Amino acid sequence: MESRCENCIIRQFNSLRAMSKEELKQVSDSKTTKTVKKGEPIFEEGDKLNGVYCVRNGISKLSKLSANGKDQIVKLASKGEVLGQRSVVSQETTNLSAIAVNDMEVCFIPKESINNTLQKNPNFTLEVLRHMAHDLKEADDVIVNISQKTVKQRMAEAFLYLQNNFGEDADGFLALTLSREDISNVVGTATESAIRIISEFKKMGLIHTSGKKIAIKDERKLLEMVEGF
Amino acid sequence: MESRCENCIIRQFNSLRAMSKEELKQVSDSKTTKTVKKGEPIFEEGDKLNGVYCVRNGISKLSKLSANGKDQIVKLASKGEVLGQRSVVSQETTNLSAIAVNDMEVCFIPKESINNTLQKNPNFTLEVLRHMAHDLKEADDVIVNISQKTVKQRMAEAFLYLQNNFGEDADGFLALTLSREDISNVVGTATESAIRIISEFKKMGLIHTSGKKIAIKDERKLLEMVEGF
DNA sequence: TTCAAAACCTGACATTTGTCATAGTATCCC
DNA sequence: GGGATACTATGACAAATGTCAGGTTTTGAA
Repeated sequence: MESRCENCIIRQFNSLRAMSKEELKQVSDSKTTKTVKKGEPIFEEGDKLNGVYCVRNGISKLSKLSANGKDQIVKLASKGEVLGQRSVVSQETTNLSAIAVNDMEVCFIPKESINNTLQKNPNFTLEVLRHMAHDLKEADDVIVNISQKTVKQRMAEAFLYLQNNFGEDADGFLALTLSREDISNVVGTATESAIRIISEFKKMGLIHTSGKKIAIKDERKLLEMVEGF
Repeated sequence: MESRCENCIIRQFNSLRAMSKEELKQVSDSKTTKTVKKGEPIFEEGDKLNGVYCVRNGISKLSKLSANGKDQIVKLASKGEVLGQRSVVSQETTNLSAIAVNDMEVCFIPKESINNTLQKNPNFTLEVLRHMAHDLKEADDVIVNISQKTVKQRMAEAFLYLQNNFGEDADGFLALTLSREDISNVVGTATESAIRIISEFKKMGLIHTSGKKIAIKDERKLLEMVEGF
């Protein structure tokens, strides 16, 4: 189960690819691998992180608790993504919780290895910077979406997002199955509203469902809905 | 009016302080200063930026146009902030427009100077990274606020934000005077709703106004309102 | 397998928020 | 200084969304 970072395919997807052989070796020697069961936290809002987590398998939701007790899911992270980077870089406690949506396998990399490389290898730092720039752009998009689109439009968008980013299973259902509550927390609405809109989309023939699994039937109409008819 | 970056106080507030003497000299030699009148754009959504803009004076709103034709203001930038960093770093077109809220003076720094330093000076890169990490955290907070708080709560929060970040003038009015429309675009609501809530806050004795100027009368109650009573 | 807990779903209703219409007020430019 | 233009303000109404309450179904653990 333990393996060397140097040989890890996952690395190709994230900033770690900019590390030198020696740096990778050091990371590999200091990393630990652990499994996280569905529903369990990798870390929680307010934690002081001693390193970052590289996702090898499974999906994690990054969320933030609001005053009224509801979670807002800010991002869904899958294979290859590095969690906790922001916190380690800025040396602050995390502003987000990371909770496993399904069973996960993650590598913990102590912050010393990261900070060391950040100070010495400009290519690595630049790579991390580019990733963060990308995340920031996405966050801006989310802000505009939430504030300017209706719940119905955001629901449609969420389904398309899930399809584009996590694909479909053999039967055409979205490969990532979220609870209705999680869906509502991605979209930023009440669970009941999310459920109601799912029903409505079914009646309109845009999607169909089987248990909590959802399949997209009419992608074009969903797209039109996102744009506002 | 033109002056050397090496002597510029503004620099102390942003990532440029991590530059070496030689790098600063190069920046200073290649930079140009320009004034931007109230309401004019520094750059617009979709532009390909050839450099970054360092704010010397005035305030700029960073906004994004939504499908329904309304702007969402994502950030207000003042003296010392560097605009366009994200875009230059990720080598993509900007996702935001920067428009002057009042008369401004900005320095344009060609991207070559920046990229050059990014590749050679890890301290500078790390400094930029830290700034971006901070912006990302703020963006996450905005997402949660917009999706979980009522318009009234967000309005209260906006006034407190304006007070904390831009201060008050001699008469106790918020130093940064925004139009009602700009306020509604910060909060993410209809202009009419923003105006209505301003009227309501006045009746409740939380604020008072004079023309478009707004003064906070009862900070504590505003804070309670943000938290949800 | 069974039973309790959790998740899903729907209806009824209240509240919030947006939209449209219209009028007053400030501001800018000639 | 005056008129066009943009901004502020308010009412009336419709639409969107949240809340509460009650059911049904699914899930998971004993």
